[in-house]
Amino acid sequence: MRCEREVEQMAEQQQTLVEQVFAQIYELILSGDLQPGGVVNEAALAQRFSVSRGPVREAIQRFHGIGLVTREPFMRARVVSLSGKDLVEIFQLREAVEGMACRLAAKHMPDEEIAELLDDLEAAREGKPRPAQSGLSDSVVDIHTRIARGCGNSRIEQLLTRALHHLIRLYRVRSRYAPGRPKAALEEHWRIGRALRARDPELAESLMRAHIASATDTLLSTLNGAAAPVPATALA
Amino acid sequence: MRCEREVEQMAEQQQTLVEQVFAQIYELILSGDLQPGGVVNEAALAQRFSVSRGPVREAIQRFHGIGLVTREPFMRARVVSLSGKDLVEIFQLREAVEGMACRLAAKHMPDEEIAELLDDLEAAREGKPRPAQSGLSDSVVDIHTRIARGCGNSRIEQLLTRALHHLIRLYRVRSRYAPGRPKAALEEHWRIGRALRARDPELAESLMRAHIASATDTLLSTLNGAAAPVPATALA
DNA sequence: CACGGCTAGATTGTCAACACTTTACCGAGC
DNA sequence: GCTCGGTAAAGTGTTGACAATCTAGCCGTG
Repeated sequence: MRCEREVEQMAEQQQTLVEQVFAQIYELILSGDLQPGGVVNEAALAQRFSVSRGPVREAIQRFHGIGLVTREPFMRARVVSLSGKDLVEIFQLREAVEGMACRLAAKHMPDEEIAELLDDLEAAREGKPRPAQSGLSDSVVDIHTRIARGCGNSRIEQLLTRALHHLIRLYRVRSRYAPGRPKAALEEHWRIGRALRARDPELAESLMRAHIASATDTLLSTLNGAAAPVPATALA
Repeated sequence: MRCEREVEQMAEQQQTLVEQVFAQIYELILSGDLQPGGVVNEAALAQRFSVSRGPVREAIQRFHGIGLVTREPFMRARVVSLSGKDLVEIFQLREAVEGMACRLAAKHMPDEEIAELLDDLEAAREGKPRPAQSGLSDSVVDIHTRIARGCGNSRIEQLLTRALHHLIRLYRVRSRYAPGRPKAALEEHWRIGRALRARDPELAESLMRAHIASATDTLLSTLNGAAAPVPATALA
């Protein structure tokens, strides 16, 4: 009987159920279907995915390890709920780690990747004043992601693109809410790119740190503006 | 039938089996009973702990989330094996994060904790030239741990005292192998402590970063000396 | 009407059996 | 003697059932 399902889902199969369930639960969390602070019901998820509770439980334990859900004996597991303080803490950590990533990238990132990066920045700067509602545009996110990937340190890359990225994606606190911020961010990215091209690790690091510190300031004022932690419903 | 066991183990009970198994496996890993790169056999562990495979599997998934074991479909799970490159990567990450922790500690750590720290450093400096074989002495480890705890950023604290600490404990690459290194480390710690007392975030951060960078150098030369990755059997 | 105990339902924790995959061993054929 | 295929054993993946625990609603008592 499992064979049949395996056949019909062959496309996305070949990995274990735990993997799939893990990925699907992750989607649910990101989409806001499972809200931060909300309970994670094993049986419900198992039924939803047409699997038994075993794989679901294992996937939840993995989320526990990653730090995306909390869990106490016999209490329901809950998606982590980030307070304003948590967000600030995460941004402080990012400042340190992305700064280091940028330093390393200035040393190790291949020339062509840096050139590509600068090209895209150039395009974003003039060619496409993208629609306001797109928030942190793809290419802008790309800068940070690409630097993380290009730093040559897989641990740092993992931390930035996985652990922290996961958490931040929970709350799409978009700096764009602050008027004028996107333009400033673009300018800061541009400077960072030039520091990379100049192969100046010190400068690249300090620029990135300043960039994130200023994003933190924006975040803080946004939080103070709407005292409550940014609701996940704003995701949609 | 489970009741009986629960009663007889009441002392350490009250938590779930997954919890216990997780802790016990962690002990096995640290003690070297489960060597880095070694396979993690579910059935064997289950039998060893007198539980079924369910809790063992869930615990392993949590270790996967933490990053202490790797796992591929139908292949055996393995304890992560750190190469020299991995260690360097971890130290680079530490440099960034502990630097930031130190900066924050200079701002937020309570006066009395800093005073205590300096007292202990003083004691370690003169009073107790501790036996060479003790390696990174407790109080020395304490400096880093205490700063991590005192930085007021729980994410950073968790990362340093949990995730990275776990990994580093796998391989007790002791800087003391390099002659003269402990003394230098003590001096560096001392300077860091003074920077904390002076409430100078910039200085504290840069001193900590230099401290770890120099530990990285030591690590590198140690690795080059014994080309092979430090065997876990050295733990004992 | 407020309060505390009790019962029923929902949810989590654990287990043992079964299905599937990999691995290692062994004999046949070249 | 060596390689290739097949088969048995070991190990992992998944499931459904049962036990333990928590939760919420109900009822009687003060």
